[in-house]
Amino acid sequence: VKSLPQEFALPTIHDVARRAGVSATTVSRVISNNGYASASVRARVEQAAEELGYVPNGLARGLKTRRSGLVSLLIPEIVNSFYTTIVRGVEDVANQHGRQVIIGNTDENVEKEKAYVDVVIGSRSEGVIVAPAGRSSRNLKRLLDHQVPTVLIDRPVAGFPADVVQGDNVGGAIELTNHLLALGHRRIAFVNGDLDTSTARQRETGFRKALEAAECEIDDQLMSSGTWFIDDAEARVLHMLNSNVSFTAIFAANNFMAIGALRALRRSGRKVPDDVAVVCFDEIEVAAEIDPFLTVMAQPAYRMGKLAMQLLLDRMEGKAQSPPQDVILPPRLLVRRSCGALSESEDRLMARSDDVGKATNELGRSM
Amino acid sequence: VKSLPQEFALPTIHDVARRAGVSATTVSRVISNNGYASASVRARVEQAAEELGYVPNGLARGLKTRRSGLVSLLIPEIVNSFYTTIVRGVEDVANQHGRQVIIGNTDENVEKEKAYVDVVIGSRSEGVIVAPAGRSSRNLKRLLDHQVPTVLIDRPVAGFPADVVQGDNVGGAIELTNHLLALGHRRIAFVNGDLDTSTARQRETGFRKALEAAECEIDDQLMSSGTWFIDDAEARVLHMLNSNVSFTAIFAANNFMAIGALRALRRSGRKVPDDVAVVCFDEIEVAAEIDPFLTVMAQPAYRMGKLAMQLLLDRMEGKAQSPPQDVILPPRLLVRRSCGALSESEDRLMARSDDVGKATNELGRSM
DNA sequence: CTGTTAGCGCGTTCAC
DNA sequence: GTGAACGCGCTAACAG
Repeated sequence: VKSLPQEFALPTIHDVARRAGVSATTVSRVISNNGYASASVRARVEQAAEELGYVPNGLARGLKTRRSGLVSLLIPEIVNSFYTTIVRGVEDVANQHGRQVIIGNTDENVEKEKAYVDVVIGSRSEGVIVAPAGRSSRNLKRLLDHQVPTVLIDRPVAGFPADVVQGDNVGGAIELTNHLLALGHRRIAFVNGDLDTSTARQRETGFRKALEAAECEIDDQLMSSGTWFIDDAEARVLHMLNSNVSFTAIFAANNFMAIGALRALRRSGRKVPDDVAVVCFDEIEVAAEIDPFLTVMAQPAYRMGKLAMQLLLDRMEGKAQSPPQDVILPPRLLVRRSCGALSESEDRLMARSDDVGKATNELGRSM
Repeated sequence: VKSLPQEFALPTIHDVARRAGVSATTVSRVISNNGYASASVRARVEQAAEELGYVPNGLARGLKTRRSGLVSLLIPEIVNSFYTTIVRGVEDVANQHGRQVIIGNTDENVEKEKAYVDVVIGSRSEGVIVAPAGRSSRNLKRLLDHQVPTVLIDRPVAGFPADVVQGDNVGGAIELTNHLLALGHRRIAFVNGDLDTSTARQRETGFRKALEAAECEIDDQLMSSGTWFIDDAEARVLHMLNSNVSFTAIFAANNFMAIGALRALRRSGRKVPDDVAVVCFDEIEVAAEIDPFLTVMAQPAYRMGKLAMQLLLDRMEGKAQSPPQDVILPPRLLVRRSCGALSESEDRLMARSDDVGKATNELGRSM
């Protein structure tokens, strides 16, 4: 040891080569397991690499091979378990295929999304799965321009040529609305998210269709939309409660909207479901575990993530030259207490049924 | 246009240079906003870049500058809101400082963690925040060897020289246990996670201390540990229920253990808190919103994430040459129904108190 | 203020 | 089987 190097440098392929008494080329062949190398040389190189704690420089490697080994996933809300469950599905498949996942939380913000799109391109991610925020077609177009294989998840964008994995939002909303109608509700408030997102529009479409089919009047005062944030939904429901519109049920366009609605109802002293029934799209697994209260239209989030990654891999590897696929997965109605259909005691039984089990086990450790 | 290029290539700095009629160096200076450039040249370059849809190649840039602009975050369980809330804190601070975050979900698996450590090193991440899985000191040592600035979060590792941001697990466990003792419980089952993680050991220490101080006998049959997974906790609690050990309360070492415990109690027909009281470490925000049921020792996860990232930035920028800091944040007891201290009606009041509000607002959109 | 030169660490020719 | 030379795209020196 000469002296403590002030400028610390990570070992490179040359350091390994010197130590093993071979050329850098040979080290490269051994490390990336590509090309010939005698057993003895191979062993010497591997030992030298081990001793030096050598880890290939992904930047240099990617620069040369044009394959970064990275895949990006852009989601709008990382604290929402619907998206984190998707993350797990994506990650499981990606890792099985030797890819690492960069997760970008766009926060429902088109500007943040734009920044992440630059990261995707700049990092030379080999592909990207996006649940688009707002009207982000401009951001998506950039991905297209840069030939980044793209799969849309949860939120399709009209006219954008990419594989899509989404839930049946129209059908699910119809079924959920029909459920409320069957329970006798005629004045149902619809608490929607951002109308710039396709899911918001689709779920509202389903809601309206169901009401029309039932010849139930649609009161525009009962329709509200805004952002997908809890606080916003809470404020809107509070506003409705304080005005003189009456309603006996709330259809929340997603799980977070439902939480906002419940908060507002609680703050104004209303009881659920006695005073107001509440249902929503998307499951909240942990909450259902603690108390199966909320009646939801649960989507197979884990499966959606897996499917999206599989489609992406096909595109990345050029297998699929076919036109974009649109995979639509059916949601499942989980009837619990908040809609007023079940009493607490009935619910106890419900909790033990495999409905709940399946919904959560989907997350399971097994593939 | 000559012909459709079969080999599509992204525009490089040279393409921009040619189009703007300047040298590549000048383009570099304009793009990275570093060095002189006349206004007219600057404008020409910016326009050319815009027209070409040029995005700098992060790989090449990082290779040259040795600064990838990336920071990694390794967490053990991405569906647990405790960790996703940490993610938000880390991300908010990192983005403010122009860094992007790579999230790795280690799944409580030392092997997966090892793979991600290689990604951290290989991607030349400028720093890393880790909530270590199991006894992962070997993995951490690799980070040390490679001079990657590291901050430990939630789970310190004895003897590892790095900044730590953690909760006061011993103190929190004592307080939570005392709460149960004050309610008259003497036979409390302790459902722990993986004893290889520091939090498990610290929380058990607090639990034992509190019992000793109260001169309450510790029955080893009431102590259980295993993995941090819901299913495992469920199985262990079921096992206890089916054996002939009696207990009137369960202290779950984290929120997931509590969910497992609740599942087991429900499956065996026990009522909470009437038959068995349940408390745990860590909040489940969304569940508390829907129904403030679970009595928890809530940790300031968002603040923990922010703090960890701030400490990491200090290290990365070489500001802090001081010895490693150990930041310990106090948790807060949120008394709700599952411990039996409150009736449902009292709880309604509770729900409106700012305890809950603060715990969730911490997540708020405001910085 | 701008251009020329060199090299970051790796994989890929092409020789031997 | 193995090594020497070259270049991926970018920026840090150094000139001018």
